[in-house]
Amino acid sequence: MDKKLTIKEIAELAGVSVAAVSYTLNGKKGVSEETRKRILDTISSTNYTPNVNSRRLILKRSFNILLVIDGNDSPLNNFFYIAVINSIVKQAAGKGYNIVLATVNSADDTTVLENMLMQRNADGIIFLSDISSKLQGEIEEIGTPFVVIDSQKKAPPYPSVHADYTVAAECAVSHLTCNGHTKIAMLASDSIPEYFICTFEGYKQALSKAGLSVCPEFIHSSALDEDSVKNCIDTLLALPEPPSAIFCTSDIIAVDAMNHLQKRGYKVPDDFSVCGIDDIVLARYHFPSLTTVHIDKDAMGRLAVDMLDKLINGERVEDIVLSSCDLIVRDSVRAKN
Amino acid sequence: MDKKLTIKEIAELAGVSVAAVSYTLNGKKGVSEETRKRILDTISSTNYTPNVNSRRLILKRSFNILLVIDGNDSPLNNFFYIAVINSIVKQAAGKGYNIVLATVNSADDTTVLENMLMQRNADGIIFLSDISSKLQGEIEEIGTPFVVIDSQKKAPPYPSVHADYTVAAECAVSHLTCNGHTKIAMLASDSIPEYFICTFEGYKQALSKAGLSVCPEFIHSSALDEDSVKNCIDTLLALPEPPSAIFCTSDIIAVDAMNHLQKRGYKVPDDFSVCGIDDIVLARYHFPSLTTVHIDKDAMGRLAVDMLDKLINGERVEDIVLSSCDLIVRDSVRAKN
DNA sequence: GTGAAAGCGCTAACAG
DNA sequence: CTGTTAGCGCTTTCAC
Repeated sequence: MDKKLTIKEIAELAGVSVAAVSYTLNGKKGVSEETRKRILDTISSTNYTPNVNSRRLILKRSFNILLVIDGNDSPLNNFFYIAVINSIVKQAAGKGYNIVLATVNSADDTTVLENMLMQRNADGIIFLSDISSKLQGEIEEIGTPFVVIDSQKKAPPYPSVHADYTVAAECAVSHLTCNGHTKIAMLASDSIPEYFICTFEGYKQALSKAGLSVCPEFIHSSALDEDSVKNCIDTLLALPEPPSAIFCTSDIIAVDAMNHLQKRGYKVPDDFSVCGIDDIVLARYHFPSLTTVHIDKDAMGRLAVDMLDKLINGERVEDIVLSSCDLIVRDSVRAKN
Repeated sequence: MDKKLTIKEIAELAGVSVAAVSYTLNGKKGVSEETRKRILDTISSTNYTPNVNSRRLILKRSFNILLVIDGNDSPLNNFFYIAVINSIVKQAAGKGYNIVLATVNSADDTTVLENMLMQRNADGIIFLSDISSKLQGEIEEIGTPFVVIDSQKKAPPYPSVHADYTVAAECAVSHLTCNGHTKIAMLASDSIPEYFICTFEGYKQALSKAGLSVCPEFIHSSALDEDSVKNCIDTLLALPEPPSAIFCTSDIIAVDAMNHLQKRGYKVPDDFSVCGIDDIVLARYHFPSLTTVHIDKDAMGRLAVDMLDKLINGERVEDIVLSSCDLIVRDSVRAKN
């Protein structure tokens, strides 16, 4: 490729001043229709594009959005992420932002972040999950706008777009009660207390609407990974009156649960119905495919970019809660006979 | 946060010239030990970091690597991608690069790319799959270095790091023959001819080593998605002498195959053994978990960044082929009795 | 409506 | 070894 053209050369070619070129480039007025046309012509005939780095310097803007992913997260959560990321990238491109990726490996690893921010390398940040108040403090001190996606808190202390997991839980459990199940276990993790609380709330509401009451031995809050899920299931199966359906607060838990049930020789949904939350791709590919509540990852990404863009431009924003009652019926739930 | 410091202010604070500061910042010699120390002190006491955008402008470098993902790709391939991406981001950070994301929606959608390149917004590009020769031509014309990860070609016409899928296929099929299987079907897609050819090669080699010959009706090259896999399986099952094992050229195909087999009432591995290639996370979470050949996505990402870095610095590089014979034994293969 | 000119913060000659 | 200075390519006053 030939040497890169500069605005100065374009100005010379068009026989005008650099200011005129800059103005038409940025759609500002102060240029006559005639010269504007001439400039536009030479721009398109030369394939000129302004040098971003130069603009970044003078405008004190990087046109970058930093996307922070927790590198320690379970690989399956990444499935949730990648759907969100796709949506973010698309929306950001439309608004003239680049998405630059950063993974943090522990909640305290803020060095990478700080470097990027100090260097003015990001106009704003999107976090794909809740952040510590320590980190929050540091970022606010630096003054870079940020938004948090998929917060698990009921009232996040920062701009966020997240799903209503109480509604999602109620939606899932109602599906179970509507299918005639009366003994419904709940498999959850209390590692994120807020998440446990709101999904439990939804669970209780659904039971109550169906005229059922909560049975304490059906509630498990230690379902974190394959092994712990296994323990929960074993405990449930050992009950004098085991449940006929299992509500899992995430698809990951649900998949682990189904696998262990099947390993122990039970059939899903014949012997046990299972329902999850999230609708990660895995839900569709598992055998049996998982009935679950869809969380709109596309909207999350899109709205987060919009929100951040507003923040960057100094506008006020309000938290967005995506109501989440979109049940995806697949093969893991069967009507209780 | 207080106003951002500039190199000039640091120089004043330290009582030296900007040049001295710049030199120590960039580790160049020409500064006495004494002044260097004084500069370092004031830098660390002020938390100064140089403005990247300024450096970008003068050095004509963006310190960005563009990571191009095919947005049309099957969601499950993303499983493959996300592992590679994690590795890329980590390695790039270590070398001072940002990873900026771009998704393209068709193989011909070069607009995003061109814009970024024209704007000097990327020092190099990493593609997560093969590119068209048209696109290759355009990028080469612009002169930006690039590397392709996970190319399916036997001799990619561009710098690349990819797995040896012939070896991987042989590894998978040998595992089947070692388990006593003699009637082994192959489920593949010829949508990427090169991939079909090399995996078929590995399949043939493994059979030949076991003293077996290829049975044409066992070879299916139209296994692209759920429906087509279903058709292949049905055809196989209708054979007078159906196979006892099925080698799938990707984990995705394998998962679809297992699901359909199970839907039709067969058991894996009791009735049919299934083996894949890739070792995507799904392989571990499926029921039954899938025996497959591990492809080292971590190495792919890491080596690709190293290679691109060399290219950016004007060094010569050679293609990297990761030998891929790391069998992960799980539950989908059983010895033929 | 148009053009000249002053920087944005940094690097790298160049002169001392 | 140290300081001065000319840009990198662009935006944006400020005169004309």
